[in-house]
Amino acid sequence: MKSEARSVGLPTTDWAAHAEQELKRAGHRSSAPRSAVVEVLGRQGCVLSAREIADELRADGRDVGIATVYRALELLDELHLVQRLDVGEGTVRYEPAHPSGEHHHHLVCDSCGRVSSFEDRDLERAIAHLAGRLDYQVGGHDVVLRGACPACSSA
Amino acid sequence: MKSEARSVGLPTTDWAAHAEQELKRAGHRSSAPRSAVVEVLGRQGCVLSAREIADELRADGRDVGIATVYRALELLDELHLVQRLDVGEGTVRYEPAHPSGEHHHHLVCDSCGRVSSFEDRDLERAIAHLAGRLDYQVGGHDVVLRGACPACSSA
DNA sequence: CTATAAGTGAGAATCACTATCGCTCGCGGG
DNA sequence: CCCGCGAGCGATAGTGATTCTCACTTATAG
Ligand SMILES: [Mn+2]
Ligand SMILES: [Mn+2]
Ligand SMILES: [Zn+2]
Ligand SMILES: [Zn+2]
Repeated sequence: MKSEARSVGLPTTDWAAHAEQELKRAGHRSSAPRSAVVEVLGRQGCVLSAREIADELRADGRDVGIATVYRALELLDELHLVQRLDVGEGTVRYEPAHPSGEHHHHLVCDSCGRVSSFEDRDLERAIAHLAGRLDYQVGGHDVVLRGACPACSSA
Repeated sequence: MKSEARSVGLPTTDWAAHAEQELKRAGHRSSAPRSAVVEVLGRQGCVLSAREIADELRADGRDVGIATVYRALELLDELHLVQRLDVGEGTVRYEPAHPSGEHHHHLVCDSCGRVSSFEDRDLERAIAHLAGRLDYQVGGHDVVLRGACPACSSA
């Protein structure tokens, strides 16, 4: 453990390396386009759509076909390396899923659509407890709070 | 106030009447197609997609244009008479939202896609508490648990 | 180095949903 | 009860995200 100079938070930078490793472990070839998608996801840390990733890459001079972006995201999702978030505005978004299980949930503003995030240990505990009591093999969960963001509610 | 003969539970049957009332209160005309949509939603009680509603009506001999179904759902959503649920499979689903605030959340099976539901007071309490602490005007929430349903996990 | 199949990407196809627009009809005023 | 008008309807065209196709490229096992 050397350069863990980051503060308390999430190992954002390491996620990309972890993802590449898992892709290889799962028997997938390495390719520049897919790696570029992984890199952009890792840099951002929170939700990004396929189009946003493609645009980011284009701005970077590394054009990647949109179909390839979708395929990379689908694969990453299958390997549980990303978390899908669908807030119902027609476009799905993805963010890195850390192997530690560390994660956050989202707040969506009903007026401006902006997405922010929060973490809450009590909420996680309630979900874990609940999941244990259900007749269901619970593997994951999504929580989305909706309302008005500070900017919109003060307006 | 006369026939409020409901028991403790969810006023599933009454919801349709309540919705009609709210629609009128909000200044909307009454029409057979829209009422038919409301009636189907009220009969079902849990999540239905626009297509499912249209199919149900067609089977019933009461054809309603798909555009009308979407419009009715949009309106009901604006009036907070239905709850939208988007589990990310490309189609949005709706279910009656009871004025009491009584509600449930959903379990989605990753293999068969089936949707079931649960209620949990502790979870609601955790969310309420959390919402109070956030710098955000929280108006609602969605919780989706994902995993394998009993049928799929035993297979 | 080569053969082979994974991966890519341009473009077509899907599919849920929205916008259009001429027609219908609920309903308030007379 | 009758009218007129705008809310509501529905067939259909349009939109935008995502998926499919297929010929081409390239990582990589042997
Ligand atoms: Mn959580
Ligand atoms: Mn709840
Ligand atoms: Zn906002
Ligand atoms: Zn199942």
